[in-house]
Amino acid sequence: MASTAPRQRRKDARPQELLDAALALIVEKGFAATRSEEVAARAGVAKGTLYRYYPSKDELFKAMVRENLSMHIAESAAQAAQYQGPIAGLLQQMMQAWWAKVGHGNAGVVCKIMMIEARNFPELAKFYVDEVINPSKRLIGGLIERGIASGEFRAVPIEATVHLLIAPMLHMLLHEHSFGEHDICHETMTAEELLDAQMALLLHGLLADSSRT
Amino acid sequence: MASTAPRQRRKDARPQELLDAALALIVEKGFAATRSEEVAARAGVAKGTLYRYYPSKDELFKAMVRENLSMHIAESAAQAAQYQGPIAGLLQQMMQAWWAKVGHGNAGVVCKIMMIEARNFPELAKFYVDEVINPSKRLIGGLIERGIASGEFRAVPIEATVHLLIAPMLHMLLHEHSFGEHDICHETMTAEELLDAQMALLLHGLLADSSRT
Amino acid sequence: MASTAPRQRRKDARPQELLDAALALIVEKGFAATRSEEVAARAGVAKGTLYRYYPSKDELFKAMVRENLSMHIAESAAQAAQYQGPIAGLLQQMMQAWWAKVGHGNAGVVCKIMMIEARNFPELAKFYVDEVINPSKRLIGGLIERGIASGEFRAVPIEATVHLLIAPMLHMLLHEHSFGEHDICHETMTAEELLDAQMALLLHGLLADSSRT
Amino acid sequence: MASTAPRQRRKDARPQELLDAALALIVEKGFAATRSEEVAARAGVAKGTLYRYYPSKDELFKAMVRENLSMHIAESAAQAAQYQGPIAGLLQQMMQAWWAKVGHGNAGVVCKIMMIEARNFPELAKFYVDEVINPSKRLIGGLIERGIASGEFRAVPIEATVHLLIAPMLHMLLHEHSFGEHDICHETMTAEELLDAQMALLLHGLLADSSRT
DNA sequence: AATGAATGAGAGTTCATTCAT
DNA sequence: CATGAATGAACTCTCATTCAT
Repeated sequence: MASTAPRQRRKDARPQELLDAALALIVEKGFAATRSEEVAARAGVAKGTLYRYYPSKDELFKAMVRENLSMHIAESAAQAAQYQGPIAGLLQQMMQAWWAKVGHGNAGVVCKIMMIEARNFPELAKFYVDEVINPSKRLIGGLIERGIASGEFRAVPIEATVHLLIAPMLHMLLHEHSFGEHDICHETMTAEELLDAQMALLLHGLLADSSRT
Repeated sequence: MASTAPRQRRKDARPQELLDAALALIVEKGFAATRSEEVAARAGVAKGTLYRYYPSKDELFKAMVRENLSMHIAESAAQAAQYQGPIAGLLQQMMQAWWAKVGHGNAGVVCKIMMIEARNFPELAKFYVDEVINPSKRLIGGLIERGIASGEFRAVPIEATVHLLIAPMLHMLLHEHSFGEHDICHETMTAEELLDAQMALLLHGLLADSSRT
Repeated sequence: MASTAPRQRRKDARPQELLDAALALIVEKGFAATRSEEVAARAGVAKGTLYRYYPSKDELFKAMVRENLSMHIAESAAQAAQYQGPIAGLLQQMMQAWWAKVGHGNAGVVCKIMMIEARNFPELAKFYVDEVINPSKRLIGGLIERGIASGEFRAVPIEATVHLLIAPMLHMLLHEHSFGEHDICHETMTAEELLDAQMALLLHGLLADSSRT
Repeated sequence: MASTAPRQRRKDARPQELLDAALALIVEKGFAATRSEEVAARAGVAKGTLYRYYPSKDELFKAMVRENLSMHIAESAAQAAQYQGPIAGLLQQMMQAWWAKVGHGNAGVVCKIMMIEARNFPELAKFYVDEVINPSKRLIGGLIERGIASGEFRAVPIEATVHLLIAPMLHMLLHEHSFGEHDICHETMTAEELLDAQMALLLHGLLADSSRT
């Protein structure tokens, strides 16, 4: 009968609130410059309470990364299976979907944080590479292989092409987070414009003349 | 006659030695996790000696970044003027030259460090954007404009295309530094292969069929 | 019911305990030679605890001075209003009361500390001058003026006479604190004897002969 | 023949130059806040040179105090013998002479420094008490005794009266050095005015009525 | 003898972590 | 459980002192 009391509900939500607070502050200032007490304060609890949920600052960080990535991975896996139709359009859909999900939100900034902290948290980096980077590459690489096999694409090198597809989006993400604020660097182009340009360029090439060597 | 004494000779080399030590350690572990004393030790001097040359850890960091970027800027400016011939080839040359210079060496890792520390050192970030990022973009953007004006290229959007050219190289740099070691992620592709694929893709597009929409 | 827990009780007393420890040590060795950790240790807490209450050694010092002076000022103001009767007796009462309160206790040593550290803490010195020195001078100066106006005293110069009244007491204070210990200088005279002699001398003069010029 | 060369003359003056530099800086900022290097710089030599003349900062300090006091002592002893005539006038002369010599100049500030540092340099304090304070007291005390013996003075307590004579001058010295600068406390009275008032007060007393008990 | 580069013990301050309440 | 007072290891920076030149 007794439905979960507010106190209980509050407690159940604690871990996620702490993780969110940690993410926000670590994105803002970096892992080292983020004080445990700040994280707790932002989550609305006292310093000591944090340690009832995570045994150390490092573990809090790892949990935060894992949690955010896990959600991302689960969603992505579900979506990846759905794509149908010609590969070129599929690629475009996927890129747009990726940006919509990652470009604005937690998963995106976690990518940046992983890049920054990879060397300080090797196990975490391995997890990230195994669970996020490599699966993504395999997914896109598989599409390109299908495109080549079907004759839709030229016989481009898989790995390099995957990299060329991924890098611009990721780089935009990092760049915006690093330089986008405080009047340092106003990027006038939107992500959508970049994506369109990328697809157009990939499909049609840069040259005006369409003759091939 | 009086040849420079060893003491003096060492003194002259100190700033650079300290800067190099700082760079190596900061790349390795990040700015916050790098202790002043470690920097000094790696440069072969005692803790206090560092402070004879740089008044604080922050100033040491800034000097290290500025010094490495300055060299890079000077060299790049000198090279940029020399390019001749058809734009497509020119672009390729430039990209290859950039990688040769930046891909392996200090300038490259400084790019990564700047990305990471931009929010903690806003003036430095501004300097980096003004002196490195924007000039680079202007250089490449100018080439593309020339290519379009001469009819060599299609009328692609400049900013996005510049981004698409730059991002893969930079991303590779960051990725290698973050995940390339400790068995985390063996990138099987070399930068040269990536560059070749990038140029081929840009010039010819991805599609097997050459008909244009 | 919930009586204040020991932890809480200690917390409430901490600031005063730290201030007392700081006073004792600074009197003993001077501000510069007193280490934060010593202050903490004398107050029975660890180094870090001090910084929960005062954000720096300087602020601890200022708080200590202000706190001790504030108490002194409040008490003095209350007493000053009470004096009644002939001025000569009044002066004597005041001097005796001042010594009883300041001569042995915190307020007195704070006078010494202020003298020593005035140049290193100008704002504090200004506070001390405004809140302690000048009010004291005004109080005594006012009494002397009243004595002159009523015909009780000769027309002596106010400022100089105030100084002549104050200086011996203060000097005794300083002297005792600086040289009174470690067998350096045994002052055989007590403050009470000094005060009596001072009043006798002031009232009757030094000369045996009573003829005036 | 070869009269002392400039180099030699320079070297002979070094100790005194270093002592003077030390005095000036220690008066300005206190012993602890005065860096050895500053002393050397002010004396026009390099840091290391200071250590060729004084083996440590402490020893430099002691030498500085001893040197300044020695000069003072020698001069004072010479002058003390010369006084002749009625004691009252003699006392006045001595006080004026003391102020003229000590009030402006090194000996005066050394008094302040000794007060401040007495507890950190006990041997030095002992030296100061034995060689400066006690002789001065004996000198003045002797005069007062002579005045009493000759019937010129009333039978005042010697020690207290000596203190009452000395304290106002010394206090003025200390006060000016501590609060006289930076708009903290403008003393409007000059030392001469104070001295005059002191002598008048001592000789004639404060009371308008000349009747004696 | 003079120099000033180098040293390293030591001081102030921070903050992750613990634990009495 | 939650709290936040207390802790002390760790870190930055200073400066008296040394010693190769």
